[in-house]
Amino acid sequence: MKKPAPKRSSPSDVAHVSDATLRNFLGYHMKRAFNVIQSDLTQTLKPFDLRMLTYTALVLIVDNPGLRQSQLAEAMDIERPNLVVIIDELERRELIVRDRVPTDRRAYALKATLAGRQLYDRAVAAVTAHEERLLTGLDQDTRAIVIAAMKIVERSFGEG
Amino acid sequence: MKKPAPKRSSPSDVAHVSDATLRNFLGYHMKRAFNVIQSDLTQTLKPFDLRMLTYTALVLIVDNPGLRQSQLAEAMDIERPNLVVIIDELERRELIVRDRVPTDRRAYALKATLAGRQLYDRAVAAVTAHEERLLTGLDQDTRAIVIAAMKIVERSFGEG
DNA sequence: AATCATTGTTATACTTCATATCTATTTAGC
DNA sequence: GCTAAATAGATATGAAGTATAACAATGATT
Repeated sequence: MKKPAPKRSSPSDVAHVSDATLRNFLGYHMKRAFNVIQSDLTQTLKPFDLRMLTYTALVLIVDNPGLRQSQLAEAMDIERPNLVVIIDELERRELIVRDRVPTDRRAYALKATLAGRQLYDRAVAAVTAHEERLLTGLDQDTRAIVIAAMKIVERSFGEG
Repeated sequence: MKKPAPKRSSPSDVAHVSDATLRNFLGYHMKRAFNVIQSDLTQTLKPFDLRMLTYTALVLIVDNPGLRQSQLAEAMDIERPNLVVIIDELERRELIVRDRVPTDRRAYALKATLAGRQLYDRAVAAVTAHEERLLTGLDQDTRAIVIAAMKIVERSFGEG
């Protein structure tokens, strides 16, 4: 999150730092673009008292009732210990419940409450609007190409 | 950074967690793809004892000799206090020096040493190879479209 | 039954990132 | 010129994200 307003008087006295070398890398462009998205997303989720991780967890639980914590951690690509505090928070706010799994008393079946599903609805709508706002400069073809490219990079995991 | 090897016996018993809602968002695809890139980049930089931030700082200092710390912090989109430790590390390893600016005794002019420039050469080559490895599935047209899209998103900062 | 694996948890540590505050300078206002 | 405000860098501190080790309870394997 950057400062709300830069204190430069005019665009002309902006420091002319060359990042030409880094601009050769797609990863650099992705990081800078994602920083913008994440900043805006954080602001978008703030009214709902959600962070990116609690939002992601809530969405996945609503969409996959009965999910185990270990499955959710794997889906979110985080370690199990780190998920515990996220689930703790969602449970404390009564957005989800930890139901015991009868067939495996070690595990919890995660389910959203009515309040959780209602917050989900509002948050997903807000994030949809946030994306529409940030991506107005990209036509549908471009968005499709970018998404396809991201999937290819994502699946290139473990090769090489 | 994920586990080196999943302990699933076969792809068929992978948990079938639906992230269909999140897949509607380009930001979600970007985050997942960038996680893969960042993991691989971290491994790529490890032999040089560099992290993404120290690598970025080194590249910008080599490319912009005489840079001030505040300019570098702004270019890297981080706060000045956080840059201090990064510069400390690069200076301690004698990859850069903090020269005093004669016209402004508050500021430092950052410059790379010979060792810094040599490490830069090797690290940039390694990162170039890392990108080529991860992006083999993307043809040049696609890469250009993605980069242009990232620039548009990056510049959409502050609108709305 | 004994061993091993898994689920969730606690404790811990490291990295990133943000803020407030301090100093020493420099710049601006009077 | 002299005081006040702004700036450069540094220190201290805290929140958040991420990773590992180790544990208790339970389940699976042999």
